[in-house]
Amino acid sequence: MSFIRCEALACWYLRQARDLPWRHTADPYHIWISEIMLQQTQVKTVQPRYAAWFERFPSIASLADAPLDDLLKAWEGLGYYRRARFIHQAAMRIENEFSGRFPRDFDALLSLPGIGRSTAGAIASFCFRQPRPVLDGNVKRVLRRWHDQPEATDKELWLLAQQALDGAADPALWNQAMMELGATICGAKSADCNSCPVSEACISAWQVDTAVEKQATVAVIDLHWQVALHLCPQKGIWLSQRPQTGIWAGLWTPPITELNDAPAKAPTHVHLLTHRRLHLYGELADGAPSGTGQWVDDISQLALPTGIHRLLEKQRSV
DNA sequence: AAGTCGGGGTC
DNA sequence: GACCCAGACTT
Repeated sequence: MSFIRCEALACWYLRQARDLPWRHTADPYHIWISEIMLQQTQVKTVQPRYAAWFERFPSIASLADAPLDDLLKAWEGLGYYRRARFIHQAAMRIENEFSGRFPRDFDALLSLPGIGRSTAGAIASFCFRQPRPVLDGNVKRVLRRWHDQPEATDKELWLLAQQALDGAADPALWNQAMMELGATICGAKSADCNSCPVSEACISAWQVDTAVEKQATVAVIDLHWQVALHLCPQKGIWLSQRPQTGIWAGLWTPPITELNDAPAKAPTHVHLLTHRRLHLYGELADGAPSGTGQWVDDISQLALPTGIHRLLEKQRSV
């Protein structure tokens, strides 16, 4: 049965997979960056940023040599900025420990910051044709439905993923096809079983609509941040760097003071994160700014979080 | 096993 | 609004 599934799925993939830029290469540097960008980030969001990245950083060496701020700037708007920090650290390790050549060994891949088991599986299979599975949100959903195990744990899913891969002739093609199936046919909110190439082998087929998807409800916590706007016609705006941990780690913002209670006035801008609701109160500040920071004439040169960009837009329009 | 970490697409 | 997305890392 496994063989039949492989043939049908591979055939379907080759016939009508989406044409995505990172599917035209097996170069580890390109695959690596695409996989990091795609972590918890939709294909449509990554697509326009993929080519731009390599124009700015044509090689791993150019990453290792660049200041972290340059990587953060290139990452602006992608979110999860820790990923850019990990890329920088990994690039330096590849240069220093692996003589600038991307490691092929699976455990060596796993040892690089930002590369977990699934991303390592993607690189190992796409670049080096090793039989390592990918287990992202798409593949997890497909496997849960395929085996009708909506409550399967990660450990169980990794086992199912490896078993399925072991029956495939081409690990890279199999991994791509599984993700493609989850992204286009076997969606989280919609399952088009009529179009599915492997519905006959799927235990959940035709009843996915009634299957209850377990979804963890995330508590959203309100935060109230006062944003001090020191504006100077000559010198620009005063920015300081966020701490290296926490929200917007390492990014540049006007000085932020966390308020214990919601002020009486309405926030200038409300910025939503996955589990935080940031109420931002722009406050025009007089006098010399205190603390460490710098006057910035052109904010397009530094990495600012999206929420701060929005705040400044609104503040200017007032 | 649960919590932390962004931002945008999509319905 | 709510939910989800080619997850990794820390505790």
